[in-house]
Amino acid sequence: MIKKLQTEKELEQMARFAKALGHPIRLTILQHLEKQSCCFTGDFVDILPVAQSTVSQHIKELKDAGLIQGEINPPKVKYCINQENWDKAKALFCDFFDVDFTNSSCSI
Amino acid sequence: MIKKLQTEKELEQMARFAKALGHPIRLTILQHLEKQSCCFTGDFVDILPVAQSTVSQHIKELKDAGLIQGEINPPKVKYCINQENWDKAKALFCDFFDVDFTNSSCSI
DNA sequence: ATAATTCATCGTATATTTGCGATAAACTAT
DNA sequence: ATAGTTTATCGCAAATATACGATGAATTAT
Repeated sequence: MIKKLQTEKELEQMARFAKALGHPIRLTILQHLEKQSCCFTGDFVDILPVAQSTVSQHIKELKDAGLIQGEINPPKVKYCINQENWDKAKALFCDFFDVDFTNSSCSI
Repeated sequence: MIKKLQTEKELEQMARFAKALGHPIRLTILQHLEKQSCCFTGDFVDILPVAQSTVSQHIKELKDAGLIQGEINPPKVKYCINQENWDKAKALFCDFFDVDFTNSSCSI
């Protein structure tokens, strides 16, 4: 397998993803979304040991990084993984770590 | 393939790694170390568009995160990937993204 | 209409990150 | 000894991140 070099743009995109992944609370949120398709903000507030406003802020950062997306479902908001960017992130990290992900298991 | 859930400790370790990866300069440094076994600090200073002290600081962060290690080679310092922790990071990210890395290409 | 629920945003405080120039430390070469 | 090379660290400034309580916005239930 030939290691594919990442361009500067790709490294910047990956850094943005990595930064978003760089906090335990945000990783926990993502892990829950990976397990069970979608969650409401309140679900995370129940689990996480921080205030509701703090959870909301972490959600916002994941949303800004493009890793999740929200769907308003009054009075709740349902969050899901943004599959397109999630796959992009997966590809960037796999490239970076020199992992062949083309044959990896598909979650569908 | 069954998705392996990551423990809180693992998520914290992964967050520390991700945080270290969350800057383009640090990704560039790591990519260079991946390509060519080892580098001196000066090699990075030549490439990167920031001051020497800034490069040194980014190197320190990668070292603190355990992703690289330095070997004093007076008056220079030679840096290499810390393979043990690199593999640990690779495993954590692959688990997180649900990628099967057990059969991935080995760089040796 | 009023109250309750859910969530984002604001304002604030504190901590961390980022970047720089200047300086110090360690060693080599002259 | 003196000067040069390489790198880390210090001190500083500015920006960003983290966390909280309070408040506001949107909607549902009474």
